Amino acid sequence: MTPKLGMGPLRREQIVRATIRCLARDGYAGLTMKRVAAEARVSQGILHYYFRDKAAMLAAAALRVTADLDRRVAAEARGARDARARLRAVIRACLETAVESRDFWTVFIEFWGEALHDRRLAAVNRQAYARARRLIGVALARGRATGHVRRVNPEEAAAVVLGLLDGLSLQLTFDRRLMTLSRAARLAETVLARYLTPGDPR
Amino acid sequence: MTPKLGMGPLRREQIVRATIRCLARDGYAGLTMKRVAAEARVSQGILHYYFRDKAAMLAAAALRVTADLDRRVAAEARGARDARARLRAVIRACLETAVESRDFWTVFIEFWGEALHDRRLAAVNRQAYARARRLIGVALARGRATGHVRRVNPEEAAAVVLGLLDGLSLQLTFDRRLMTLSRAARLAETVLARYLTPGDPR
DNA sequence: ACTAGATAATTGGTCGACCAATCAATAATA
DNA sequence: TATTATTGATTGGTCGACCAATTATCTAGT
Repeated sequence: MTPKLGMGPLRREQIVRATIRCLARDGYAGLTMKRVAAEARVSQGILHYYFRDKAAMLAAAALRVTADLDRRVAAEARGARDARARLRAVIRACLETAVESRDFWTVFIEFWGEALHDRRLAAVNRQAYARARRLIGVALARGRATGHVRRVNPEEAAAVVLGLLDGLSLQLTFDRRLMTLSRAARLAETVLARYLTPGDPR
Repeated sequence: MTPKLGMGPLRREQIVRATIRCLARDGYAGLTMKRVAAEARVSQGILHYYFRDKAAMLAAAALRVTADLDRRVAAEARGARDARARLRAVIRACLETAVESRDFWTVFIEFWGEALHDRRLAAVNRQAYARARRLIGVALARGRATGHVRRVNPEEAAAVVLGLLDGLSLQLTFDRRLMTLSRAARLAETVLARYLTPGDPR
């Protein structure tokens, strides 16, 4: 290829994107430097020029995916005016990502598996969850301020939102016939509205 | 070792258990026939005597884990008398498993990653989810019959229960400081009670 | 009871394929 | 010319699968 100065960050990004595609296609067990190099249309050697080793590449891929999801969720939530609309935006952004760009969610799942056995990856994972909890927590706090959300521990409520979205996204990823985007979104909205709306239904 | 006739099923089980332990310890990427053989205290060759290939071993491990979880959930749910108690029993059984025998949930996560790229494993996964949905659906249907559960689509409600339990179990697996068993159980019970109890909280 | 196959269970080693990482050499830019 | 970027070949090692040989157990005939 034609090396150009200042290409560093671009090449790196190119390799990370290729890693994500390979990971989605073949899984971590089938992820090889050769395949990533072929997918990125570069030589094998250069992968180790930009990344110390394979695990570093996986971590970069995970960081990129979580950052993209964050950006997408934040962008959709920005347009919403009240707490309920904001929550709905978060729900739709997460679930849409799980359906439309299946790669993302596939990478997440592969990544979880490795994060259980690699400290670096585990740290990345914890950070991603913490950021998501914070993002959701802010939305909930605003809702509580305007009286649309009942008095709940924001941290716990964020964990509930996150957990439900994770679980539904898994179902969306594994069996798209049984679980559709519209159904998942409707369910999530109903469950969370009932959980968060003031008043005791019992 | 000393081969004995009728040892077949025992050896097989022994290998499956060793596979589960190895999977929990090293992940699928680090799962090798050599390690499983060492863990099971048998020779490498015999693994291929009982299983066609590595994927078959993984599938057997996944089947064993799901069956164990099923049995455990069913056992705890049997003691409950009304719908609410039954739901609570299911919640506790699932979440306790996620905490106590971490191996189980680890195997699930590793398994998901591979199931995304292997048809056989994907089929096993679908079956497991279908069985879980059915089990939960039955509990919900009984609750509806006695008027303790509002009118909801049982299939959808089961998906919600399953999704929430999956999501909370993930959090329990990844960060036991932030999410504890008692907190997860309390959250799940609150959310699901509000979702399923008759009456409109809005 | 004893033994001679037949069968089931198990071993240890072999083999080709493939992998991650390294490196000397080279090309492009500053 | 010095630095950065990139290549392609090499290397040492490991992996999954396969297989010939061996041992244990069962069965039937005597």
